[in-house]
Amino acid sequence: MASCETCVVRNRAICSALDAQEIGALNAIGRTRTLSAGEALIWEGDDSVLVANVIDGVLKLSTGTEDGREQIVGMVFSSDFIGRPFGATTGHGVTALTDATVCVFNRRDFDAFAREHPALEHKLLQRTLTELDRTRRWMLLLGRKSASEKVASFLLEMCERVAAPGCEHHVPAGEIRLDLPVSRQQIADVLGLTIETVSRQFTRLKGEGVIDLPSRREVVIRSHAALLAEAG
Amino acid sequence: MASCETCVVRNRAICSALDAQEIGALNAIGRTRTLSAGEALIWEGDDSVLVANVIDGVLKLSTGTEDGREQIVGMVFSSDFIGRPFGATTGHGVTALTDATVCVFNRRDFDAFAREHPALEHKLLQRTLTELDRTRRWMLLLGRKSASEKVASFLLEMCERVAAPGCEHHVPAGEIRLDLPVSRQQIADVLGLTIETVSRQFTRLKGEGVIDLPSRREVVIRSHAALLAEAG
DNA sequence: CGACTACTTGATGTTTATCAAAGCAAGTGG
DNA sequence: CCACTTGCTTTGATAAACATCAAGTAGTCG
Repeated sequence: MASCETCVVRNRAICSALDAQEIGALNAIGRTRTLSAGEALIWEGDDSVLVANVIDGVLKLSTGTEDGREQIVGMVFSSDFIGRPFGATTGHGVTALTDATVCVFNRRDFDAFAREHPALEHKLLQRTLTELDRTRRWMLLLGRKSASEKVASFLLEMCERVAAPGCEHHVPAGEIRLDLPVSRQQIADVLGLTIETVSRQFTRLKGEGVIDLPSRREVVIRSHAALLAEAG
Repeated sequence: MASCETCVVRNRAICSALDAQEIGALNAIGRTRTLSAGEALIWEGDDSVLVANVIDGVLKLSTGTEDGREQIVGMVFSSDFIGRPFGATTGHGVTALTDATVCVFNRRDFDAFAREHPALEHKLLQRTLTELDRTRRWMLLLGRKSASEKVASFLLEMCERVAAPGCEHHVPAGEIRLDLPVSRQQIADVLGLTIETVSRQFTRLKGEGVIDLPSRREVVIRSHAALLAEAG
């Protein structure tokens, strides 16, 4: 079993608030778990029994209506936190988009640990506030943007979070190659569109030379500026 | 100037985490401020210079695109917290929907105070987590629901937050009378619709006997069940 | 009373969803 | 190695939902 001392996200995850001894204590209540692409970690409406840190991979947070419509409400990446501490139920499901490794904790154990370590709670608060800001910005996209603006915004978001994770506002010059962690259907579920509309927007952008599509899961951004202009 | 000891939201706001002495210290760095309906407290993109507790009234959180489209990303009520602690900028504007009274703090003062009072940070974390859950549920509405589902969901949300604040899951029997704190345009901005579509849905629901509209800002819910069925 | 604002209603247009079919890459078994 | 299946994606035709444009109506406030 892996230990915190050697953890690759040790310095970026909320654990960075802790010293060596505290990390040891946290290590004692957590365990790593691997997930295959498509595998669920938490189901929507479940009792909140576990929380986790993402060590590697990408996962989606999603809710749906009874008749099967789905909305992806968030994507979590390496070093992000998952789950609902201090609460009874989880409002959304958590499913691996790629093969993933996570560090899971029993929620009650984690709650107790967090309450004894204000520095950890502070980190968690900062993260939650940032996530709330991001989520609210996404509401503008869902409520007010057109299909073309949505797709352009999505690609820009992927640039930041997949291609250049960490360094928030650095935009690499020239072409940017992305490996999408999501299918067309999942992109549609993020943007509140249908798969057909997403596909048509991709083909149009390719036709206009803004992007290239070497394969289904790859995108090359040929003109970051054009995407920015189109994102609204 | 009002003091915390006599504050009406004293036991529901995040201040409830503090004892009498701490309340005194917090009182020293805050001041009350009144806002008229329509008046802005924070502008989108502003440096995060202040945070606040809502004492009375309703305020909206909103973002917009450059070409003037607006999306309301949240509504805050009595005892709710406003602003972005521990961060440089505010991602959305805050504007009073009704006349309102808020208890404002310089953000840096508040940050420093919060860091010294883990119980306060804990309350704030709980609130932020709850708000994130609510916001994510709203994304399902924005991305996947039809106009009729959106309007029905909106009315149900108003039931919970205006008519029966606090007692989460109690649904009063019989008819429920609501005073909407928002105009038709603002409802449209919450739901990602146009004012005309909202108006048509209201008229239809009235025609079907599900609601009654005694005046522009009043709604009577005649059939809570029908709304639930329509909300999706 | 008259101007103003907010809302409603109607006619028309655009966008995006839906339905249907075909294309394409990757894998499977013969 | 090739035919065949399978799952995802693209493309096309059509329909529905909602937006837009344009009056018209009803409260509200001086």
